[in-house]
Amino acid sequence: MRIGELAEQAGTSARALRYYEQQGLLSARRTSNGYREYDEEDLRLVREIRALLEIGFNLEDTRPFVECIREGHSSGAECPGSVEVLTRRLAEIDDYIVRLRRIRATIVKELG
Amino acid sequence: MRIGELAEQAGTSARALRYYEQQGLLSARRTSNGYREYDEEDLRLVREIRALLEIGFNLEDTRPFVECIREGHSSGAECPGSVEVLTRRLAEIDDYIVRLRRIRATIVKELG
DNA sequence: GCTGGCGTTGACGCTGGTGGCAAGGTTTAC
DNA sequence: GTAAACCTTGCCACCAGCGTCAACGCCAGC
Repeated sequence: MRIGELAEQAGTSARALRYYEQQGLLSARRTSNGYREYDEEDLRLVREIRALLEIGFNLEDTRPFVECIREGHSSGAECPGSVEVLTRRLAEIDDYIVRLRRIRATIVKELG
Repeated sequence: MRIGELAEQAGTSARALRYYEQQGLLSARRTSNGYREYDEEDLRLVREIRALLEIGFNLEDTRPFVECIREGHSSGAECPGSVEVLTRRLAEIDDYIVRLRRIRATIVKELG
């Protein structure tokens, strides 16, 4: 499939896909006319990237997951690098929730 | 006091103070040589701004608080505009905490 | 052969809150 | 008198993840 269709299937934009490629997260065969050509695995890759972005990871964080899938694993979370990113993010979320609770208490006090 | 001292007292930078002025949050008398001159009320104002920024408000959100203090209130949170901002932020925080909990559960599942 | 809808690269814009620098003027200390 | 440390305005840089436009190529349908 070409970039427009991949974008639509993955719920993103062609611009974003070119950006991912520029960041080394995605690669594409080229047809004779220079168009990028993608397959189903690319679609899985992009969906993984989007899912991670949606839960607050940045693009760099998705790299281990992408590499994991590229190495043949069915889930991007199966590799040590991915586990490390997930673990780190979990700790960040916990810290953040604590911080938000403190801020919430401050605001409630202000409003009280 | 001049901008450097105000910055130090308020725990920020002269650059930030000039930016607040540019955004209409701060105003300064000028001495004959063109230097900005501040007083204790300005210090209170800037401390209020910094405190709000630190708990996740953006500069625009601090405006009602600044105006509230300028109108003579001892606390910037006493005016309706400030209360509205606080209330809105409270709702945002609650939504965000819920969202973070969901993401946390997702990550735990991935790790499990 | 022409229009419209794809694709390509390259480059600039955006958001927010500064940091940093240039190129000057002022004040303070020795 | 001179050096350091302040101040002024103005402008570019930055972070991320794109959006958007320019200027062009490719291809299908009529």
